[in-house]
Amino acid sequence: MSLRHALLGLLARRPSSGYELTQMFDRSLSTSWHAGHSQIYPELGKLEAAGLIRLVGEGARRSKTYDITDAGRVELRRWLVEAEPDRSQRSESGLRLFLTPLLDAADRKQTFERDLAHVEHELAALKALRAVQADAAEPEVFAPQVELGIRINTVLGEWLREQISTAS
Amino acid sequence: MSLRHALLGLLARRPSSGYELTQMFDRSLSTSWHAGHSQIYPELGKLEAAGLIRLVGEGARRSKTYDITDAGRVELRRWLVEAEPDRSQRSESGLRLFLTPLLDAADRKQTFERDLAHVEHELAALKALRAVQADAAEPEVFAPQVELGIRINTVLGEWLREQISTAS
DNA sequence: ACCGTACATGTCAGAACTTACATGCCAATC
DNA sequence: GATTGGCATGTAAGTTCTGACATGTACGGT
Repeated sequence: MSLRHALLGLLARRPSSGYELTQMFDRSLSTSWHAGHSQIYPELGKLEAAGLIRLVGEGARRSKTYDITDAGRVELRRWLVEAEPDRSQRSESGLRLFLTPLLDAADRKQTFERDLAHVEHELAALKALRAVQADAAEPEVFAPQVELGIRINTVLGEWLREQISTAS
Repeated sequence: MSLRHALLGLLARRPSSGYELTQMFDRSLSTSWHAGHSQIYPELGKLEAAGLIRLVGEGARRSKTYDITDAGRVELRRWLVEAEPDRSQRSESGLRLFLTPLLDAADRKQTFERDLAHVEHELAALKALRAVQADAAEPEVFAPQVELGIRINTVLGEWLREQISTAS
């Protein structure tokens, strides 16, 4: 049921169309949850039918903008505060990292370098985002989350560099 | 196809039964990939039919022990080194962290404290594992992975503590 | 001898998710 | 005025995953 709550959460930030939500999943949420448009559009229909969101406008190119309802806000809060979190994860990258000791030194080094390139790319994007937020007039409530992303990618990068130099 | 490769990877470490594999998913792999026994047993059947693993013995209580084959090892290496990683993640905890700014201060503090308790529990388990590994006669190839887990949980714990004290 | 628990494997219906197909709108460029 | 590309929504078939049901085995305690 996480997709449902991810959509409610995004709509609680600001009213959006399915297309915009799809982009948010790709951009901001890709390190936490993933969903394609073919999953999002039907789910929006179900959420509307359940009264948790409502259609607030139709724009150009048949776009439909939804907003969260009061019932939706109640459900979102209930889920965030009262529901027992499911701590299980699905991360192919994590699985790969777990299995790298099975590779020989050359292959291991190669995959670590590939991962390091990706981590550095992420880190640069997050730092750019932090810089934009620092210049913004309004304080950005999601700044701590960006900071956490920077810290986690930093330790990951350090670890990868250690592995690369150790794997002689 | 990650389940397939997760199973190949675990069997490359040592021959195991489906039951043992299910436990490894719960214990060592829960922060990377999750799978229940109802998914594992059918997948083992498919892997055997594909010649990537083979039945090497039947033990007490009708248990069946599988081992990876040479073809399986080739496929595992191909996937780890040559296949383009899917960097997308599914982490309900990450999603919750991303959405906490939507809560009021009291609710936010409560959920951060719940998360902190979990992180400290994880950290204690990983440190205990590191201590056991340090005492072991043979060097443990998975020690760096344990170290990475400790570091990530450490920064997560620090971040959570900051959020709790800041959220006045 | 009986009971509870951990061991051990399996199936199945339904939900979630992916990939591909399908359609149409609007703006810019050629 | 034709084409291209990004905007925008939708459906459908097939795969993966979950949760419940189902069955039987060995061991330790009482």
